[in-house]
Amino acid sequence: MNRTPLDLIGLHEALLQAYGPQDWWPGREDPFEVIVGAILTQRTTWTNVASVIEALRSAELLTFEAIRMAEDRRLEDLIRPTGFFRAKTIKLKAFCSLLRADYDGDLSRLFALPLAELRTWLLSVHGIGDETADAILVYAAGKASFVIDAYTRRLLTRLGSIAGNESYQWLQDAFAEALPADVSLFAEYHALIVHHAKTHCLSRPRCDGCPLAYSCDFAKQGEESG
DNA sequence: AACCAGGAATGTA
DNA sequence: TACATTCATGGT
Repeated sequence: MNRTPLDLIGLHEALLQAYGPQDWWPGREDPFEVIVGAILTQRTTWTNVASVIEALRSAELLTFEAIRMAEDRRLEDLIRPTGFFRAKTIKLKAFCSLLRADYDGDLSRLFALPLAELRTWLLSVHGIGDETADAILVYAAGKASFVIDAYTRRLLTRLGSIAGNESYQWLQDAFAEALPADVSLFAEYHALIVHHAKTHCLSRPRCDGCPLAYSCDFAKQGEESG
């Protein structure tokens, strides 16, 4: 099948035209809160995470020291609505413990690292993989590291621009080469992709009035295998 | 009532 | 490297 060219600049323009600026990630003022949210939102809806964040705030558990010292059971009960609550308790504590061990709990010292080293450090934390690391880099640390998620892959696949089985690195490199390394741009672009996915057809078999120039009439099966 | 949600770790071949 | 399994609640 012939593929439409991978025009990542044009795609951003189309999304921005359709939806406008997103000003994403509520609570971005507090980097630590963003990190907690990034871990909790793994494979879960943001609405569940948002309520849990408020519960943690009320419990005064939105600092690395408080989470590090908290009883597992207490933390588990508070974050239960986000699912995988035992695993996520371990993940949150792993981050807080390593942050204290390596940087005395000082996020600004951690964020002072060059992008590549900071990303490597994040990936060394149990529970932080590629996507969570990049979300933290963009929305908490202010570094231009493009977030690739399932929506991004699905959208480009449906546009017919990629096969769908490309590696995370390959996709991230494609964005990095096509776009200027601008944090705000990366933050907005990823937000637009997620917004498009949630309001249109990336989570449905088809939809009407899709603002993007591709047909929403497709079969769910076979889309990922090119 | 199956199916999915702003993934990652672990184990197997 | 590539694929399967586990983790688990809440909304549709």
